[in-house]
Amino acid sequence: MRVAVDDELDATFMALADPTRRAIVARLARGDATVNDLAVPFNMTLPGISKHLKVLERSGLISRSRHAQYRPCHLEPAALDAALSWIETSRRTWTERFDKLDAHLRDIQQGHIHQAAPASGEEAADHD
Amino acid sequence: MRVAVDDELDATFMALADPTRRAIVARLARGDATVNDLAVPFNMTLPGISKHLKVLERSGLISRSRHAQYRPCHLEPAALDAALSWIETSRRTWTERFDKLDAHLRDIQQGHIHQAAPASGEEAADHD
DNA sequence: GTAGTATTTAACTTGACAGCTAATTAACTA
DNA sequence: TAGTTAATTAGCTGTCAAGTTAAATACTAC
Repeated sequence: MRVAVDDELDATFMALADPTRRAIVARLARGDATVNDLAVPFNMTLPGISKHLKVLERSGLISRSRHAQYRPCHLEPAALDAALSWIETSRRTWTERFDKLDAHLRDIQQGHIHQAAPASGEEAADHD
Repeated sequence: MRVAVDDELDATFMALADPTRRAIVARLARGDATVNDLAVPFNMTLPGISKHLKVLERSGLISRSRHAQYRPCHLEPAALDAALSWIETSRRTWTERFDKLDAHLRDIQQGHIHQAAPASGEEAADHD
């Protein structure tokens, strides 16, 4: 058993942390491209781009094939999906937390409004 | 106007590239916590955690307030959303590309059946 | 074979980051 | 006042990533 999904997410997020690599990913989303194609928009040497591609490949964000002397890159959406899922999970947890709080507050207001109905101090103040 | 959105995404993805920091984010999605709270599950010194929190704060993923000597951390979903959006955009571009290709292939099949229909050719390709 | 194109590897510099320990600031408590 | 808890800063180290140039590899074409 490997060290789990963690390492893949590490590599994926790390790969996406560089603007050049994000631009490459965005470019590859539109279609496959060779290293030279990818290098054009960037003010960087070819070995530099090659290194970035290696990082992207290691993270699973792209894969590469071979056509003659070209090594075209193509995007692998699965890695993108994994990163997406991770963020969505935390995001949803956060939202649900507030949904629950809202429901709780509504409950208090509707259920106990005619009960004691303290004269004025009905606050949402929540604890710690 | 130099500091584009890029830098924020750099910082956000970089912050998410560390498993400890992702765990912290996941923990904070469930509710605010102090530094000591956050440190418990990790086999790491307090200054270590403090550094991670600084990285998260710089990226905008969390913010901090002050209660007496405590400095509780809160998740800031906006940074999470920005990262989410970026990935979704590339993901959607990728999907649309295949939707268009599929439509094109259907078109070809219906109009020109006599042509060879590529099995599952995923080429897009402007080379050769 | 030689030449040319596409891409990678090697070797190196620079700078940032993760982790530690020790010392320090900030706020509360007795 | 001193003492305690919460958290940070300072200083150090080892590691690793980003970029470079120069040389090597993998093909195509003559």
